[in-house]
Amino acid sequence: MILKSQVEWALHCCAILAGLPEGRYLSTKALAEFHGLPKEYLSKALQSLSQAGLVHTTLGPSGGYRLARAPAELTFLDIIEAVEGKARTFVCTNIRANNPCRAAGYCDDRPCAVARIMWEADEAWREKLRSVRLSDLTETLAKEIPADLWKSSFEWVLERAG
Amino acid sequence: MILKSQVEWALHCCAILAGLPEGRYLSTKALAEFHGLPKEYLSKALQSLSQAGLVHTTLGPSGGYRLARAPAELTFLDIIEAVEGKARTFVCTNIRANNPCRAAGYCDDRPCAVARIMWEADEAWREKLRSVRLSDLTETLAKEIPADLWKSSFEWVLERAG
DNA sequence: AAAAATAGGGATATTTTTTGTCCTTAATAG
DNA sequence: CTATTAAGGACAAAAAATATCCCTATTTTT
Repeated sequence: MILKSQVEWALHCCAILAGLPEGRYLSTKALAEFHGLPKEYLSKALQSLSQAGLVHTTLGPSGGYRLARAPAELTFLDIIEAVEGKARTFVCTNIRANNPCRAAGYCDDRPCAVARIMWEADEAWREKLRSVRLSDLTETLAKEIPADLWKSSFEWVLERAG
Repeated sequence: MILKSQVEWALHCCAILAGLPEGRYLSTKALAEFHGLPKEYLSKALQSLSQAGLVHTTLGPSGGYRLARAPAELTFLDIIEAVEGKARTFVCTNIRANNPCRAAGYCDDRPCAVARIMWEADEAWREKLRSVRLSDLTETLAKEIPADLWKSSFEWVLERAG
């Protein structure tokens, strides 16, 4: 069970978009080039962000993406669920219903106990991801990335932002 | 990102094995029949439990599986990791290294900040699963399952346990 | 007005993972 | 000796992930 690589891509792209000045847009092409990713497929991930309302887009030259909200109002979970979907990571197929000792037509009044535990763990994962904001990530990156790399990356992006 | 169905199967099978009297074994065939699962494929899940040392096996007629430890000493995480593997659910491909502004030969001194957050969430999931013992599940089941179904299921298993 | 660049999205292809089956081998109980 | 079992290898089918290609409508630039 491994998350799609698009999740990683979307998080990194959002981190870049978080640094974009008000009103500017960055294209799929620039984001793909910056991260060394296949442009067409990255585009699908960005479309997911767009459909989830996390980013705004414009068309035409100088078009692209910008965040729809402030980085402090965007959580990791928002981004991950946009790309990966909101479905729980454990699917209960209710195999208890196959118990040969069950009376025909027997009906369970609660979800399977196994599933309930698995879903609690899933929720613990989501709760952690909900607690981290995109702004937390950018603050960490600002501290950790060497100042000259940070600056040149910022300039690289600005040169391409419409 | 969805867990293998074998995870669900393994958890239910362990719940059954937890009710087995000391020294008795239950075969793949019985476990598959009880849960309505494909015997050959379920066998792979049980082999994973065996390789992880969670169950003991014996060969021959009246052979099969029994728990290697008391249900209170077996966690959900033990079972899930035996089947699903211990690898983290987020794989970092270190796309930050593709940043065109990086000096050649530049070397990161810490794991990517995105990955660290994702791994924290993964750990929150595991910590929750580590906190639930197989005995917790069987206690819940004992409360929730109607007494007659509980009893007949137990008898069904005992008739087939070697 | 024309040209170029963009996002959106449909169709399709490739690769990997999951799910499942089949068969052989070695061990064990009766 | 026979029947039954777990272990495990080989293989096949189905599903999901990872792309690639192409067309359309829109927007900016020329």
